[in-house]
Amino acid sequence: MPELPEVETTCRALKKYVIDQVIDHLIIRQHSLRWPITAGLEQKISDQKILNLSRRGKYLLFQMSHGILILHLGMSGRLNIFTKKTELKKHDHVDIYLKNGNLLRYHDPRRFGAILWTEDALEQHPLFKHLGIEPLSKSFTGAYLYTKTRARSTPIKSFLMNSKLIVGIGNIYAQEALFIARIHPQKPAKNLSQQAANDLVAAIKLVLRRALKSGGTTFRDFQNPLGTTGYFQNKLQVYGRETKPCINCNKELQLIRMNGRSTVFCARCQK
DNA sequence: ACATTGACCTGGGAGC
DNA sequence: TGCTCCCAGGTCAATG
Repeated sequence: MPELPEVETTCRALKKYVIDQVIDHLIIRQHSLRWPITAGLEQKISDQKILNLSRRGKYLLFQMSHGILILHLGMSGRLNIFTKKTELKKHDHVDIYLKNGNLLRYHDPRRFGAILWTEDALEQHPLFKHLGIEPLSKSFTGAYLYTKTRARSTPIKSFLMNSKLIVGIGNIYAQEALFIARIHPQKPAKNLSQQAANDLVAAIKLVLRRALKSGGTTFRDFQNPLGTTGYFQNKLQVYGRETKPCINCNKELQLIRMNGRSTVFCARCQK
């Protein structure tokens, strides 16, 4: 379920527990995630040191001595760090034991996540070579968005959620950003004015930073690796608020479906 | 090249 | 209680 703020929250919380630690061994109970876990991962990864942990889009990247462990949380994935023996729960698919005795445990009921190993440069990796821009990066500007949207007739919400164009924005934050920028989710991307593009980029950065500050959004079971939940769900302005009044104008918010995803917006405020 | 749809999986809630 | 249906924070592959 995680979007950029939840993945980044996970990444930040994990860093101090994993960087410079050495893998002792892996236990894989379920190989079948979105793709099968890379064959022989247990042997490949044992005794390797975790040199760094970073995020690209919604992927977590464990930079090891001789390769990179790529981990995606999918819709329902979670990574927990445990410093003492912890009871095994249903859907605890992978345990990564560190030499210091701590345990990094991957839990994912829907199994849409991924755990892959690569020894190649990420720029050439099929999952990474076509990824779009990081929305919190300096180079993501109104001018950039305006240029990129010119040839696109797709609705702006679909544009925002297309990871080949922009990474990290999913169904929650796309709706929130469009509401803040007062842009209709079905507006063709190419019809955005330069001003609207500026506003939208500002709104995206604002909502992602706010969510990050709140430790992400928790609906069912997102939690950071220490087991605490985010609280941005209390600050959502449109997501999940269909039939409730718009916080700007009081008109009832509207629910539509776009590409099979629920989309809530204010028909009066968002043009 | 771009846009849209189906598929992958489990669990929880609504409605009967 | 229990069944069925629908929905859920993602994204790749296949299809027009």
